Amino acid sequence: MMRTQPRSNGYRDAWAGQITAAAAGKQTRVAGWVHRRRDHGGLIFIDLRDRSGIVQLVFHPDSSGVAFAAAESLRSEHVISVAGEVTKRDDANINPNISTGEVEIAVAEMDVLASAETPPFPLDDDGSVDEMLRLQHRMLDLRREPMREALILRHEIVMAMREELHARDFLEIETPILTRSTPEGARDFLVPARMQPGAWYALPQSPQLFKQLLMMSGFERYFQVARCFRDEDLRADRQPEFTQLDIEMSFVDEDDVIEMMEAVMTKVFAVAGLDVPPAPWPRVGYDEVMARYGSDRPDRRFGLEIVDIGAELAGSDFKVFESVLQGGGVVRAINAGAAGMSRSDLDGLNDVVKRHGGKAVAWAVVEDDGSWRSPIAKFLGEERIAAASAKLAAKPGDTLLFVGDKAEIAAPALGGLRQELGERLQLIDESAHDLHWVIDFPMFHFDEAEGRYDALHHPFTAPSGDIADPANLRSRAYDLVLDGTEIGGGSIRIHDSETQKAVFDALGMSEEVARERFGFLLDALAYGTPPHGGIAMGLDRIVAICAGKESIRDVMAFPKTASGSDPMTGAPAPVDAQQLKDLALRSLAQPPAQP
RNA sequence: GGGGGCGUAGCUCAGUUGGUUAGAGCGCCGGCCUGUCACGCCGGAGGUCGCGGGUUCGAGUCCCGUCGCUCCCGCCA
Repeated sequence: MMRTQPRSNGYRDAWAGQITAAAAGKQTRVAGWVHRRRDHGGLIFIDLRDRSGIVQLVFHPDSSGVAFAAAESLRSEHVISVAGEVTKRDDANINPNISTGEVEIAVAEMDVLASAETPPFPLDDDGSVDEMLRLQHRMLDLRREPMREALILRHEIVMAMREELHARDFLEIETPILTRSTPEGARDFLVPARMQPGAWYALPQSPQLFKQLLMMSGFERYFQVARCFRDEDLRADRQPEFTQLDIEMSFVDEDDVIEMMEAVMTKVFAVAGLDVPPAPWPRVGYDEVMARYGSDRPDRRFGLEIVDIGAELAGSDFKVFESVLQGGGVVRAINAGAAGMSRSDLDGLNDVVKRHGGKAVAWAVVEDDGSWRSPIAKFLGEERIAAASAKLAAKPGDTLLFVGDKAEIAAPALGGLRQELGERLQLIDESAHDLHWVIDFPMFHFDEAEGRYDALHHPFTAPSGDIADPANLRSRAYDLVLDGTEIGGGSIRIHDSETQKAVFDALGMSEEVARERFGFLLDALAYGTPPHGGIAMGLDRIVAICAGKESIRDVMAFPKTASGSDPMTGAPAPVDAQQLKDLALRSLAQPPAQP
């Protein structure tokens, strides 16, 4: 949506997409790209495209003069500026598919500002094109309507965020891109320090420590549309550099941050036209989402909830479940309803469960008499089957799926199965949206391989409970989940040095190491730190969902491929030997061949 | 690091059991066309079947390797 007209100059005085019947009879000048041409021999139509949209140009042999002859050689993507009279179309010629369909411009003069080679893929068609090719010619891909619309939407969303935060007295403050590496968390991108050979900067994984320091500095309310960097493998919703709306507030508790974020996101969804439930959004405990949905970011647009049937099946002759239960594990199930799955479909679900860390899935189909047709039915006995059926609200024809394992394995295995079934059985209403907060996260999880605790969120999150009991400690963290995607998360932070030291200690970090890595933070905590907390929202993911895109690449102007390269610029690329020498570096790897 | 899918004309794709000169639609080029809007009609050009090797009388098709894209698991505090 264009709010103003361009300043009148030699190229144009109006946006192509905003010429309406009100301008009929007036002279105008527009400029842009040749979107399509329809050459009738004695009459030539050109669809002229600029950022605002499309308007039809008509070249008549009698009234267009030399422009008519020039129009015959126009081709796709030539850049032109034309002047002429806006004319109302006859009723029979109105095109209802475009905003300017009631008018056209009868061209009197034309300047061809640039010619263009035939593009490597069609720009006047939204059809799918190989993504490598699109990224190679991203400047052309961005001319296509879906990308143009997505980037305009992205801008509108960022503006909505900025406006609401500005209205709430937040200050936008920039934090460094060249900063210090911290070994926890994701792998850092490193930048060699020329002036201190052997020392390295790291690109920030998030402005986490800086925004806390800004609270310690007394700014009270901070935000930043911040670029973040993580050197990890990519996904449809993960890029090595991405943007988050980073926020921090002083003198607040969880309710304050959540209320603020709900207000901001309500504005965002309104601007994006996403029909979400009104705030406040439900807050669901971590234990509950893990038990019911097997995920800490469940898609609750469909049911298929996970049900614990350990008590109902206990004591059976089915050794797999029985030994799991004896060992303190769980047996949980999903009622997939009238799934209508074949034997091979059912067996194929094993792969789904295995992919999510489980061992196997057992199945049963409920018969008309309530009995189960299932490989394990004979081990369970009628009473247990009846009890489990009742707990699962099973009806004849329903398919039931079971996983028995340790709770921390069964939950994600069934969670993965639930998501797969939801998609496969087409239970997800794509026009509906689910928003909820996940709260009451465990503070730590025990890393079996390392033999120590890890922070589930990050080590600056304020704990809730007794820090001497790390296994049961909760954190004051909250994640916002939209349609099964974590779109943001944050926490109330630790604001006293004793608690911070205790958390570092629980993580197995010695005082010396803590001092070396986070001395500035511990110092700041000692000089009067207000209670504070904040949140970071994944802008790319939010825009992707609002734009209906599967991948965040489709809402970023210049994203990278799954192998982290940019086919347009050729990054990453080898550098001159002299550049390495300046940095006191030597490469151990052969530079990759450049295409 | 692991698993799945894909790679054939500029683009999107088809190509059967290994068998004649590898096809279609769109685009492109030329011609015709004064109311189209995915304009229409006629004609034409256009191929390192990702790359390398192997099996075979013969490979787009089978095998091995490799590169790239993509989805997922691990990873992403």
